[in-house]
Amino acid sequence: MYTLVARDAGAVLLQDADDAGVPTGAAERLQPDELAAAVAHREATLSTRWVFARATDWYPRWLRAGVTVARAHDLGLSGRILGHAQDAAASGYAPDPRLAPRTVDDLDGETAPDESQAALFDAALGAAPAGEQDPSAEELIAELAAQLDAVATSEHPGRLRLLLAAESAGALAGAEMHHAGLPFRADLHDAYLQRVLGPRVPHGQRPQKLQQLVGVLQETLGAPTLNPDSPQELLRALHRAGIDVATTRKGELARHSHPAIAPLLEYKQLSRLLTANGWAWQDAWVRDGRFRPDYVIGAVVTGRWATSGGGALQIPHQIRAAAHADPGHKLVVADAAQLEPRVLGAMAVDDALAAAARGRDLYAGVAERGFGGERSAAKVAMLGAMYGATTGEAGRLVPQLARSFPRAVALVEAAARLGEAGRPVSTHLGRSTPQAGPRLRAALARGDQPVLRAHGRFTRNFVVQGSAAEWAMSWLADLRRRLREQRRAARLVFFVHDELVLHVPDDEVDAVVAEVKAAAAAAAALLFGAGPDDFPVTVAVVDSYDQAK
DNA sequence: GTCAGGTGCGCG
DNA sequence: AAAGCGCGCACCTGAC
Repeated sequence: MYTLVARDAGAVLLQDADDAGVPTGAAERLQPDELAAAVAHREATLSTRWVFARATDWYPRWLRAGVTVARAHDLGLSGRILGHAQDAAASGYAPDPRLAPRTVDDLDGETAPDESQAALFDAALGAAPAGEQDPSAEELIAELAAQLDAVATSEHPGRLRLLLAAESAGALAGAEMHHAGLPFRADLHDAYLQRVLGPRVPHGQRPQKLQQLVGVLQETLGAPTLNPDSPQELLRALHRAGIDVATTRKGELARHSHPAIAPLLEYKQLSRLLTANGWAWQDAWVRDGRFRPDYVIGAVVTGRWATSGGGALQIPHQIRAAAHADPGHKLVVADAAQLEPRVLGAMAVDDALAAAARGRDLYAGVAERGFGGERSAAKVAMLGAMYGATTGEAGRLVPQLARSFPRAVALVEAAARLGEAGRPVSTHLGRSTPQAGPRLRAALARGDQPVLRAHGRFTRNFVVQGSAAEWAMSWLADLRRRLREQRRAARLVFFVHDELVLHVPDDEVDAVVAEVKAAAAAAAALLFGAGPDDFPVTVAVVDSYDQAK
C-alpha cells in the first residue's frame, strides 16, 4: 500500500491508497506538530510506502524530529525517469512539471546547509518552504496512479518497478547520510594543512609555503611579477624560459625538465589543496565533527548521484586521514570491485566474461583469455570499449577484446551506433537517455560527424555507467533495509558511485561486514540473477578513510 | 559591479 | 602519458 503526504493550507494530509494508487478511506488531516507521531505510528503498524512529491522537501525534517521510514515513492524522481523511459513510452505518461526534481544548479547560490534555516521550519514539521503552486493532494494521487499505470503497462514492469524503488530509497538514504554525516576530525585536517601549507592565513592570502614557491617561480622563470594562478601569464613565462608547452596542465609540464617545473607542480598541488579543501572548505562544510554534503539523487544523466557543495564526490586521498571514526567505532569501507565491466558482462549475458571474472580480479581473468596474461593491456582494452577509445593503444586493443568477449563488446557498440543516429538508449532497468536537444538535432541535420561520434561515446558509456549506478543503488537500498530490520546502531555515512562508508560501533563490525556482502549478493541476484562471486565487494575495516585501499 | 565560458584538477 | 565516459568547484578572463 501507499501513504501519500501532502500539504493542505498549513496542515498536512495523510492519504492511504491501494497498490494501484486508488485512495482507501478518508484522508487524515494533521497539524504540523502532530505529524511526527502519526508517521511513526503508521510506520510501526502498517507496511506502507510513503509517497512524496519530493522526499527532499520533507524527509530531512522528519529525520531531525527522529522519524525514519523504510520505503518511499518519490513522485518527482520517478516522474523524471518515466517521462523519458522508452519502455513506458506507450503509456503517453508525461510528468507534472511542478514535480521536477532539484538539480545541482537549482542549489547554486545556497550557502552551506547550516541548521539555521532548518531550525525555522523544525517547529512546523510539515510546512516546507516555497511551494505555493505545489500540486494538491488530489493531483498528487492522480500523479501516483498515472505513474503506476505507466509502469504496469510498460515493456518490463518488474524492472521499472525496481528502478523507481531504488531511486526512491536513494532519496531516503541520501537524506539519512546527510543527517548522519561522515565523521571528520577538523583538528587532524587543520594539522595537515599547517604541515604542508604553513600557519593558517585569512582567506584570499597565500600561506607561507605557497608564497615561498611563488618567489622561487618568479626567480627561476625570470618573471618578477608572475601570478602562477593565471594560465595566460604562466604560459607566457614558460615560453620565455624556453619551456615549449601548449597548456599548463601538470601532465604536460611533467614531461619537461627545467628548474621551474618541480616547484610549479608543487605550487599547483598545494594551491589546489588550499582552494578546494583548505580552511575555507572546512569552515563551510565541517560542523560538529561531521562532513555533511548534500546528495542530489539521480542528478547525473546516467542516474549517478551528484552532490552540491563541498565537492563530496572528490574528497582527495590527501585529506582522507581526517575522516576518522569516533572512539569505540570503525569505518567500514566497501567497494564494488570493477563494477562497470561486471555489469556490462551481466547485461550482455556474456558468459565468457562472467566466467573469466568470477570470484577474482576481472582484469586478470580477462588478461588470461585474450591478452597473454597481460593485465594492464586487458584493462586498457576494457576501458577503451566502455568509453569509446578509437586511437592509441586502447583503440588497437578493443578488437582483440571483441574476439574473446563478443557479446559484451557488441552491446556497447550497438549503444554507440544508436547514439550516433540520434536514437535513445536505456540502462538495464530502463532509464533512458534524454530526448535529443537542439545541439544534437543540428548535428544530425548537417551530418556533423565529430559531434555525432561524441554523442555515440556518451550513449555507449551511458548504458554501462547507468546500469552500474542501478546495481549500486540496489546494493545501498538492500543494505539500508538490513540495518533497519536488525536495528543496528551502524550508520551509512558516505556514498560515492560504487563505494560505501559506514560508521559502525566496534561490537557490530563483524555483523555489518557480513551484511554489506550479503546486500551485494542480493543486488546481483535481483538485477541479473547473478551469483555472489559475480559481483565481489572489497571491505576494509579501518579507523580512518585513508587506510582503505 | 555581475555573468558566462574556459581552464585545470580532484573523484569514480 | 594520455586516451575514452561522467561529474563539481575555484579561479581567471573577457564581455557587459
